[in-house]
Amino acid sequence: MNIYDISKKAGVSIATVSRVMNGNARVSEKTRQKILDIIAENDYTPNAFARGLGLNTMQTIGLLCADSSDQFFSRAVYYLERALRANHYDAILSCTGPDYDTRTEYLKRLLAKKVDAVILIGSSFIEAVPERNRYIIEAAAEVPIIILNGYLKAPNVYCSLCDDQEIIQQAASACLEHGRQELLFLYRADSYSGRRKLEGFKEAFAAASLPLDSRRIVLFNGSIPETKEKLLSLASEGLTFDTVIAGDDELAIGALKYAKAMNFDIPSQFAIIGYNNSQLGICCEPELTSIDNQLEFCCNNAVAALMSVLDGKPAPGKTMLSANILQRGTTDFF
Amino acid sequence: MNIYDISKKAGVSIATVSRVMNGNARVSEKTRQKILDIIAENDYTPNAFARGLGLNTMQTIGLLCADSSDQFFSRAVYYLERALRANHYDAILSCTGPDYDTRTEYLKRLLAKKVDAVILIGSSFIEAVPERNRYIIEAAAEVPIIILNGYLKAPNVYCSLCDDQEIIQQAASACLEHGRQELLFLYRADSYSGRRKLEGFKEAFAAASLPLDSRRIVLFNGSIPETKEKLLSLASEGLTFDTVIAGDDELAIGALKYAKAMNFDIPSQFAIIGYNNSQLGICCEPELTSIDNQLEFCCNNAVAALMSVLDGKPAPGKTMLSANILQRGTTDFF
DNA sequence: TTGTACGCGTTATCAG
DNA sequence: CTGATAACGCGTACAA
Repeated sequence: MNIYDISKKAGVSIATVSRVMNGNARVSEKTRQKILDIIAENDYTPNAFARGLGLNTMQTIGLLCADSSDQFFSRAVYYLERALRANHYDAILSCTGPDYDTRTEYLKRLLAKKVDAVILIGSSFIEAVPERNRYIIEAAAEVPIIILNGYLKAPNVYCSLCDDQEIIQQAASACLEHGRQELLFLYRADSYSGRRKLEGFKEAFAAASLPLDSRRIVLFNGSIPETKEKLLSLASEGLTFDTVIAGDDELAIGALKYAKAMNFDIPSQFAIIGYNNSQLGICCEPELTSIDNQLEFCCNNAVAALMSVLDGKPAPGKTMLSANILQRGTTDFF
Repeated sequence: MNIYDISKKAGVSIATVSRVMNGNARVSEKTRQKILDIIAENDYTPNAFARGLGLNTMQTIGLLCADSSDQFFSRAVYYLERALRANHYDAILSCTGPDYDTRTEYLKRLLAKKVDAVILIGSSFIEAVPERNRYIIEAAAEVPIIILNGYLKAPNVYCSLCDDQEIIQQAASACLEHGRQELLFLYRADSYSGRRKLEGFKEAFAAASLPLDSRRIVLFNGSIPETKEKLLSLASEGLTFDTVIAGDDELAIGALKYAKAMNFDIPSQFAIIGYNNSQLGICCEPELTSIDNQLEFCCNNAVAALMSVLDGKPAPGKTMLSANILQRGTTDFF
């Protein structure tokens, strides 16, 4: 059942049928109703591929993400998909894993599929070496690229992110002010947001004119039990710390398990601050003080900017949201 | 840059270029290399829409899911997307929320986009009233439908699921055998798997010739703190229970919070069994005994069946996997 | 081994 | 208000 069949049944030309389908041009109410009836009777649906060929779009956005099973990413995917759908776009999901080559390959694959834009979910896409971000800039020559929680200044690249640096600086400063100077900063990856969080941590020490032992900065990519072990081994090496500021809630839970293994009282003897305000943080006891990075706002902003761009209108290259600290049981301040 | 441009530059016809692109027909090595070079030089990529129109497929599978931010669903999406991609299919994700009408609408939307098949993630798609499953059967008239963790017997519908009933029956029987008779079965939804789990629970009592008070069966769809409150209120109404068998880990954590609020010793005074073996279960203290429903196998099976069907080969309408109980700190047996 | 010509289903343009 | 016709770009019989 195609547009020719419908036009034949209605005794009109395909042009008229098309006009009725797209509702823009003026058609006499009589023929309009007749065509509508015939369309309904035969439940005719325009062929999406032919439509795509003609319009050069199938209203599809590519979602590129390292690991959609991750607590944080899966929420991002959820919010993004919902916002896109509300704007009549479909989302093609593509998970790359941690590999650089896979990332570039899958991005190309999305472009080959002629998506209208690509959203990069997660700051792991932005590396410290500019050269390694070039594939993103090249992709931006073809379609708009949206980056969630990362920043890259380039034409046709639009970033929506949370001010990780400021909030970690605030959190660390608060710790220092409350007499907790033996801080440990635990983060998972040398990603854009990882680097920003680290900067915030360093800033807090600089602002307080306190020296910062580099052993207090720990880059560690492990599971909850592995994190616990890691901290146990750091402690046994003689490093003393009474507070952990973590780059995500999973690491924070690992720190919590460590504190319990050491029989520390939480939060009086040992404090923990997580990141992402994930569901993990309310599973443990005491519940996790965690930083809420306003993910839903961030996603909605990203899609709003994208829609503007796709509409030929301008959009800010960078939208930065401030984060909040959610105090629960693993700290006694904020 | 289209196939005509390439053919012109190479001094051949578009047919030859097409043959080289698709690698099937026989082309002389000389012209083949020449065309390949020109393609590489101009980095020509066939127009996906035109290709779709000609072949009537764009190698895309629709993923329909109630809520991709859910722990369980997001893992399913991850495994499915990975398996599909390995078979050169892309995944369009579509989250419906809990609404029936939205489900039917979004399914239609996927079909209108001419996906090659649709995978329904989660048993909430299968309702108890057959009439309300008809939209699935109708969709199956157009493309293969795969159901993950649900079962519907119909042509062109293929189901991959875990034997929820058997494992809950085993778990409940083990509890009864260990002298724990004051069981509470807590489940979230009257979905296919919810009903199957409930059956397993009932079976255990029947097998042990024990009476089952219907108050011990609790259908409750709430968050962790809400679940805790719900159990507190049940206890205050006089219902006694020393064991909770939960339909998912979130409910189980709620039960754990309840037990802690009551100052019960876990597991001696109060035992808990979760479901899904999610990350939530290793965040709490003690860690959750949970049922592992082999989600990764389930997803891989689903995709394998789908690939077979798309290849014109037969596939089983139902593939059932047995689950395992993972003993951790909230029980002292298994 | 290679080329020609048509079909796929839609939208857009221009003429009436 | 309506119709005829040309793109859109690719795949593929069929012919050479």
